[in-house]
Amino acid sequence: MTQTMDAQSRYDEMTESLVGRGVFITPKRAKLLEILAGADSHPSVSELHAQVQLRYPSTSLATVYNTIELLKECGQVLEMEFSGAANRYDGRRAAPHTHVVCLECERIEDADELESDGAYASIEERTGYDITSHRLDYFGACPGCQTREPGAH
Amino acid sequence: MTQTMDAQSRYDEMTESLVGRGVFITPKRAKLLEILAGADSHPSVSELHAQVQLRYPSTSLATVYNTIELLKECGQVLEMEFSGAANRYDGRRAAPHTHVVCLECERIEDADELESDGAYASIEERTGYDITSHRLDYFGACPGCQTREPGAH
DNA sequence: AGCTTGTTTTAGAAAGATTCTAAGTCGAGG
DNA sequence: CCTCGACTTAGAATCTTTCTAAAACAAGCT
Repeated sequence: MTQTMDAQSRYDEMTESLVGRGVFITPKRAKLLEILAGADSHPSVSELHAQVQLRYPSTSLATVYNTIELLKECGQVLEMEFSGAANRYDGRRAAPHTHVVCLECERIEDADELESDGAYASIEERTGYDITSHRLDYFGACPGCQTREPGAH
Repeated sequence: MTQTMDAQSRYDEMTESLVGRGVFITPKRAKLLEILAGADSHPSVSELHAQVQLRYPSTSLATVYNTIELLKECGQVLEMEFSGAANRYDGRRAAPHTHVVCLECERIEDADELESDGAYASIEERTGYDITSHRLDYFGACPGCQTREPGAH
């Protein structure tokens, strides 16, 4: 069973999850959820902000950060951290999964992988940590960038 | 064969690698390499800076960043990025490997793992990317933090 | 000794992303 | 028409990292 579902189902799931916490789904938030549920590009906050502004030009950055924070608390969005660049978000599959990250153009794509199911248990046993999440990214050059000059964005 | 080696060997390796690039090993840089080669705590830049300053009080942050940049170019240090917090560095094992990260106290420890050797090839075949690196972290609470109140650093 | 050259180092400014703050807006219900 | 609570906003503040221009330094040469 793949964890990828259609945009409508994801939108409904996100909405229910937020409403369940007593959060109101305002028009701006609805638009943001819609974008997150449908995007396969792992957008950054500023990309999301720009998208929402197409429909609601008065939207501030704080609203986007604020709503993403709520989604994170519900486990309804996956955040990928980068220190030099902006964080990237996956609203289609909120559970940790494998990505490939292009170091040239910053494209991020899914790369479904083995994810040996017993990994958490085996690491918990060995380290004593209580594991709640993981991050597994592969870095390199995407097909497009392999044929361009390095450094030429 | 484990890739962990004693501090002296790592120090020598780092030094040779830098000298091979025509870089001078100044006293401040030597001290930094010594700290990196011996630390098992995955220090941040500001921790490294503080350590170097114990011996050379006039050392600036820029020198630490600058030397770490050189080490990264030589593949002699592993950088772990975090958007909210400072980056963390592993000078003992510069090749990607598995860590456990405590979300409470930010402790980072090695967690040697399976790392199916054919993973790069299999992902390259499926995605068309040219994979040069990866990141695999598990997040959770370390033993010490599991017995303390959440949020109580 | 005194130059010369190139690298290293420094303090501070600048850049970016994220978080915080205080005030303003909005809408449902009474 | 009011009230209350949640939401939104602009801007300030914070933090890490990068950049910049000038000063310091070391080694080799005359």
